[in-house]
Amino acid sequence: MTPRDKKITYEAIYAMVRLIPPGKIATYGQVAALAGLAGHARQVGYALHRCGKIEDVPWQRVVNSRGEISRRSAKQGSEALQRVMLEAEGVAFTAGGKIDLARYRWDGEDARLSENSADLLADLPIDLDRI
DNA sequence: AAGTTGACTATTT
DNA sequence: AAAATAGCCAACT
Repeated sequence: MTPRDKKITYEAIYAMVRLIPPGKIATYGQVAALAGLAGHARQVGYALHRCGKIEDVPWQRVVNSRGEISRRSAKQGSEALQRVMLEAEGVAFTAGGKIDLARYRWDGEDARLSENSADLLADLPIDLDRI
């Protein structure tokens, strides 16, 4: 894999995350598979870990396979932020801080249809300044 | 250049 | 149901 492809791989991950509809969530493994990187769930986590400078990636819609917000090694602040942002989108959490995957999990149906139409996320339902 | 690390997951206690 | 185990693989030291 050339260094150039490496960048493309990351872009593929970000592109897939961008396709997750508001109010839905996806798991790391699911994003990896849809991006053509089956078995690279950890790489998705790593990609999101360093997505701080990228503004238009709705990273809060990616959770682990248990439907929970994954723990970070440092800076726990973003964990709380993630939950707030998801709740602002209408995603409900159980008392244990988990999400009902059966209900909110994204099926990925829009992924293949609109791979080239970024207009899907034109209107984010959340106003970040209000959080 | 080899060893460590981690925003993962499936399996087993 | 929750915690430990064992695979996993690219990025980072």
